[in-house]
Amino acid sequence: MDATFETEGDDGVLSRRERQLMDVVYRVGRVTARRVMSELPDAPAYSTVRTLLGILVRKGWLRAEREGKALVYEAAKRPAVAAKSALRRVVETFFQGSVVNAVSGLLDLRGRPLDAEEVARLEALIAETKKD
Amino acid sequence: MDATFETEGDDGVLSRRERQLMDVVYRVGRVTARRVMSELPDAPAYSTVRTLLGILVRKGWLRAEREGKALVYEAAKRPAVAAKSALRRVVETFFQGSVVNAVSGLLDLRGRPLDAEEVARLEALIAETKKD
DNA sequence: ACAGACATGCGAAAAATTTGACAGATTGCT
DNA sequence: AGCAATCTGTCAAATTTTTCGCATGTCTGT
Repeated sequence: MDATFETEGDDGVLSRRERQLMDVVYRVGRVTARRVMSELPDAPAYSTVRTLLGILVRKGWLRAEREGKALVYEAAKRPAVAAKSALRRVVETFFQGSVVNAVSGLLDLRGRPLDAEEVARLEALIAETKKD
Repeated sequence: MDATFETEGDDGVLSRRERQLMDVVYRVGRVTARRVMSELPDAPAYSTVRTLLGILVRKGWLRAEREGKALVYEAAKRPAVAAKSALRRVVETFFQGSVVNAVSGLLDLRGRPLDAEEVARLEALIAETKKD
């Protein structure tokens, strides 16, 4: 029915650097080349970052927009969609497709127990999926 | 104080194909080169897969073990650890580090509501983290 | 013991990624 | 307007990844 209009050659799988950049974009939101570079632990040259950003745009992962002197980039797909697909991959790969198992893994992630508010939110979420 | 004894040149970040192979290994468990190849949607030649597998071993991501005629590979790090780190990345990147938000995303993933048993398991998990 | 089927190890070509430099634009300031 | 600072675009070189063929080794069944 509804389909996310895939504009073009959208390589399903990104290269190492490309993924690294995309992660920054997803984490930070709107970014300039400069910002991306500063966010990278093992940043390459400024030129390089710009080239990569350009590639990502051409591949349809990013959208660029002029803002004053510089270009500002942001994810082309809504972050929620990207998040979903990232989660899906993790669930498939590590949890045999079981969402519940994945939740378990997620909860294990934190050292400390959940505080009251967090528990409440979780309960609410569960309740919601039930009546959905 | 305590540090995970990094044996050696363990490149923190894998290349595109390398990650693809590791995903198969994590998903399937113990694999032969043949099996990995059959599991890849866009599989390259058998030789290629073997080469990559070899590289992954040299980099410390896989452990190879002779079994009859063939070598059988499996993840060097316990899958649980790898799962944890994969989850952590997703949480950091897409959910601002909020585990609860991530759980929410996870639950959104499934079209249908949770069945009774799943709900029960989730409740149990929550209860557990509370008293932990 | 021999043939057939399938595995491994190695090495090097082919393809893709990553990098940096250079030549204009554009903006802000004096 | 003129100058300095900062950006973008493009392109070819350097480096890594990815690919596959070939020689050789190991089982299995006859």
